[in-house]
Amino acid sequence: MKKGEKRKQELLKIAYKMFLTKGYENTSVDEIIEEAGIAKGTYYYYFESKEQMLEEVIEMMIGQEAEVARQVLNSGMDVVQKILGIMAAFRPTQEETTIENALHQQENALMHNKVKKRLMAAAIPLLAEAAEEGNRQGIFCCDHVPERVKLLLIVGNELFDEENFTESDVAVFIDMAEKLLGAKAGSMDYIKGLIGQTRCKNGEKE
Amino acid sequence: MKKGEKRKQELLKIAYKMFLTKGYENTSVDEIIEEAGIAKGTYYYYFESKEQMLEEVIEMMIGQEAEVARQVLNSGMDVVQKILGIMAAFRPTQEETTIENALHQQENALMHNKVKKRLMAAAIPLLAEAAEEGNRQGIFCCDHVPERVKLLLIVGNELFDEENFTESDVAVFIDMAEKLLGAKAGSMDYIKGLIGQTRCKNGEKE
DNA sequence: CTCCTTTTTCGACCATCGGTCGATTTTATA
DNA sequence: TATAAAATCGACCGATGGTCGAAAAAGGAG
Repeated sequence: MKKGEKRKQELLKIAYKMFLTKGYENTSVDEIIEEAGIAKGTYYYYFESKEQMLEEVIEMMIGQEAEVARQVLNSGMDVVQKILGIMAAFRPTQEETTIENALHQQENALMHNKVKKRLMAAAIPLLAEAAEEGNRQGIFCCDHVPERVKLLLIVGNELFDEENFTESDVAVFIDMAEKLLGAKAGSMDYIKGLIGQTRCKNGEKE
Repeated sequence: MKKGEKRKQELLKIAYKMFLTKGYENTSVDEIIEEAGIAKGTYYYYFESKEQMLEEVIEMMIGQEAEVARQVLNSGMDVVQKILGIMAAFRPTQEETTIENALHQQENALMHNKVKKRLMAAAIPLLAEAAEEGNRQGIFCCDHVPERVKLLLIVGNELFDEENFTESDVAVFIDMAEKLLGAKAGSMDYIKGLIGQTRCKNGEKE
């Protein structure tokens, strides 16, 4: 038989997929164990509770993304590319932006919040380090780098994961990022590209 | 007997208190009807579902706060006082910052999100109007006022409703607010007072 | 191989929760 | 007073997360 850890990883992967496609709240333990072909007792042999399992799933997700981001940081790219790369690494994948998942976002608030929190903790230090590098190169000019990065991440998360943002929002966000980091006006327009990947309700027409 | 609307208001008030003290998810319909001394059928005579009731509770909360805020806006105060007054009106009251509530914040994500969303919709136009006034008086100098106010509210909400913020966070936030609105550096330090009301984990000495 | 311990698996069972529904009582109305 | 409408009741339901004691596998030790 599977030797414990293997089975746990298998269960995590199954739950990961189901949580992403159907949402955490809408995925029952019964469904998970049915998909895995195990009994309930087995499930609770590996996990204390459904919520604790969610935490492990998130840890797994973010851990992988953080690894990619760290490689970017330690690469030879220039600062702008590093920042873009790190942000891309933590970007929700296409799977995660399924219609299903987007629609049930509201009732999926618990998972959404936990992911956000964990993602912030992982992304801030990496982006801060990249920003420090930018500081040294004169691209940015500011103190309290981690705090500033934190603010940017908060706004980015909150503003762009819904579909309720306009082009004006994006423009103001970039303006804010530049001023917050002490960058030259217009020098961070490249952020537009990152956001543009998601569907964006145009402020003017529609 | 009570004539319908009265009873509904009574139920809303009871639920309001329980949601604040115990959290939405941790308050069962059974507990509400026990507190109110009615049967389950009566409850569902007035509300389609527990979640729909939550929406009405929130509407009630925000509605009252918005009324106060609007009075401030239409008063003769100067701009700074108006801004402070409006923000104070939408501030969580002491009841809402109970230990109980703060601790269960995570598992209370659904209610928390809905409140945030509704609060934003109510507060943005009022604060934007005040900011426009500041623009006219030369205190601020910026375009896209509603968008900028929106960003500030997002950050303020996300940053200060947890207890994980430091003095540096506050300083950077104020710096950002000034730059975002085009205010003179240091001219918005008065915001510190508002935030100081909440307990704040000091960045340096724990 | 045998005996014993440990790990893993099983599934019946449970309490709680949000919600339904037909019956019944109360209130308003003509 | 008869009748319709509004309001109340509580037994009941299906789904859900979680428990528990027993049984099967796996792993040595002699």
